Amino acid sequence: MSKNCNFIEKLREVGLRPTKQRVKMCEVLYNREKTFHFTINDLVKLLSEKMNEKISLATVYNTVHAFEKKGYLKEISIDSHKSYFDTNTSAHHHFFDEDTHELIDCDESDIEKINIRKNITGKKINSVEVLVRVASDNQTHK
Amino acid sequence: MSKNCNFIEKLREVGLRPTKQRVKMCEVLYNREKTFHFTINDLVKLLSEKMNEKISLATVYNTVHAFEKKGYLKEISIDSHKSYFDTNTSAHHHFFDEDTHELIDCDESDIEKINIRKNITGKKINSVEVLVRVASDNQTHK
DNA sequence: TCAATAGTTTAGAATTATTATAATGTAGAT
DNA sequence: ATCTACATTATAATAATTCTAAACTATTGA
Repeated sequence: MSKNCNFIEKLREVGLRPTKQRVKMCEVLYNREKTFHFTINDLVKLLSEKMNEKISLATVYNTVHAFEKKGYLKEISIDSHKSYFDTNTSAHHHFFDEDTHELIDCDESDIEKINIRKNITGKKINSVEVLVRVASDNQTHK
Repeated sequence: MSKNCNFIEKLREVGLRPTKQRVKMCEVLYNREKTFHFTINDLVKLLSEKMNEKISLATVYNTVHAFEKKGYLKEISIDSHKSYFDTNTSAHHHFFDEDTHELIDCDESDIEKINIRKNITGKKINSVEVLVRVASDNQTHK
């Protein structure tokens, strides 16, 4: 709240015009204690229900992708046919709660450094991501 | 070729009726040297073009999911809005070639055992999957 | 062997996530 | 204040997947 000029500056820094919609989205995404994991749908809901901002769906998609391209957001690969995004753009791993479909960040210290022994000729490694799927202890897994 | 009775038996073993379509799909998927990674689209194409089998799209979906539920196939999480499947159902990791969108299996020996130091109360770990994204060495990454 | 039935296949409609389009609006430079 | 390039918007289009309901078939057991 009142950090808006920060967002305006930050947007400008990476070459994104600080439009009303983008600033509002920044507020929703980054005025938080913890990193935030969401789907486009989650975000649209938050914007309209909590913030009373009806930003067009196309704009939300455009803006999320603009943010991703500029390193403001990171896309996370969970199964299914839905994209998850993460406001924590540093290299880190995740837990995925299969009961609640919730993503949880891993600190670097939670998982030892991963050593890749295989090499693919002519290719370089862009990223190494670990996904740990968890579920209720008492529940049978499919 | 001629392994069909094997497939019929195997299907029966896990409680799937060995229909003509399912047996054909088994042939395409499992009469191979190496494990096979595919999308539904790939599979439909293979069936119709190489095998001259026009199995309805809905059946391919149903059958792939039936196979997955019974442990004949494993779903792999890559980004995007497409599901990838793997005929190698054992716990293993993957390389994903971002240039060709190809999946490559990792042997167990390619990646050291991963130690998860974090615990989520009341939850048990179902799987730990590593995805290593690679791309052409000379190509700038997005 | 044959009918009953429970599970399967199918074409097509419906749904869901996402992207494209083209008209209108707005930020930033002059 | 005006221009221009970039943004936003509603809506249409596309793509992947699931649903539906009718027709079909493998299995069971009389």
